[in-house]
Amino acid sequence: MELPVVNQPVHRSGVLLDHLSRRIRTRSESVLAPLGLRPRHLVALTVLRESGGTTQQALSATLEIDGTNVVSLLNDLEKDGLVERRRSPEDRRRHIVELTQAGVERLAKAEFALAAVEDEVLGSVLDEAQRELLYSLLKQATVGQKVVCTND
Amino acid sequence: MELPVVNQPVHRSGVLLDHLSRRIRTRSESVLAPLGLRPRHLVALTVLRESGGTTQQALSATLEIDGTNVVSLLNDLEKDGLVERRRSPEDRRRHIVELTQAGVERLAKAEFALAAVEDEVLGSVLDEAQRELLYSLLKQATVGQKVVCTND
DNA sequence: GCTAATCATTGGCGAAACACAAACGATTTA
DNA sequence: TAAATCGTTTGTGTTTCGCCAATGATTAGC
Repeated sequence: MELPVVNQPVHRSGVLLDHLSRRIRTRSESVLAPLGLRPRHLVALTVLRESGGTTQQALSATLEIDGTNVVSLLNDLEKDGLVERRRSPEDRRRHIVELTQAGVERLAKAEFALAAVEDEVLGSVLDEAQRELLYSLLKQATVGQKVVCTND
Repeated sequence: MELPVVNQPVHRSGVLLDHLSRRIRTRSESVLAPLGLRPRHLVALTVLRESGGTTQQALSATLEIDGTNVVSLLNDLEKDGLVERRRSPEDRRRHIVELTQAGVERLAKAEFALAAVEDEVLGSVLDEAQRELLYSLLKQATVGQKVVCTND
């Protein structure tokens, strides 16, 4: 109503974010289980699709997951043939992780299944425009993250 | 740009939601630890403040957490004097859980601490208006949830 | 060439989330 | 008074996950 004078957001989203994402995540687990995936895998697959191939180290930084856990995560995915580890030609210590064709397809299949979950949770409380808006905000919030390039 | 003709959101937020909330949650844990709280506690305290007192059963439904786990959650909070369990005058088998004054204060203190976390994660990628917008969307998405009243 | 640093990997530890089963205690009903 | 109901409590077990240490392979510095 009145012009806000504050230059700081009054409301904090952290708790709501936690609550809402948990509601979606628990439902997602049920839906993803038949596909042999867990929510965590989905995030990794999504990042890999968008990046088009990164080192595990970069993946660890992006996901903010400990390197050792990234290994087991990728082991799961590679065991199913969804990702592929290649040695980097530049530095043969590194692995370059990439989605396989099967990975692309499985991801698409998972997203299709997850759409139903999201419709169930958000469908009755947000209209399409709001959901698109939410997506764009989240996208901006996650993509815009400062990836601290290792400058030594 | 063009008018969208679809009546279904093209983009799904689930994965982004998962990713972002995780980034905030891990940082929150560090910040909340000195206060003797975990993210889970914060969600419960927030719900209790807004509802102004509910039964554990209702809390269980809202948080979508198993009733038995709500107990231990409340035990933690009550041990610190943050919440209070009263017998319901209507049905003396029930407990009505309410925030204490100490609970209100601790929650405020926690929110203050969490604000710094949220600023760190969102501050550089979303402006104030966008953060408020995100909040309102999340608020609507969580508050609007269907609370299935037990009608037998 | 030799030593140190880097990257991926493995295994183990501990904390936490969570679901489930069973018991308990107070209260209501027959 | 006995039985049934309801919320709560206790306890157990599984799974997830972050962290630490050690190993092997590779690269970089001296």
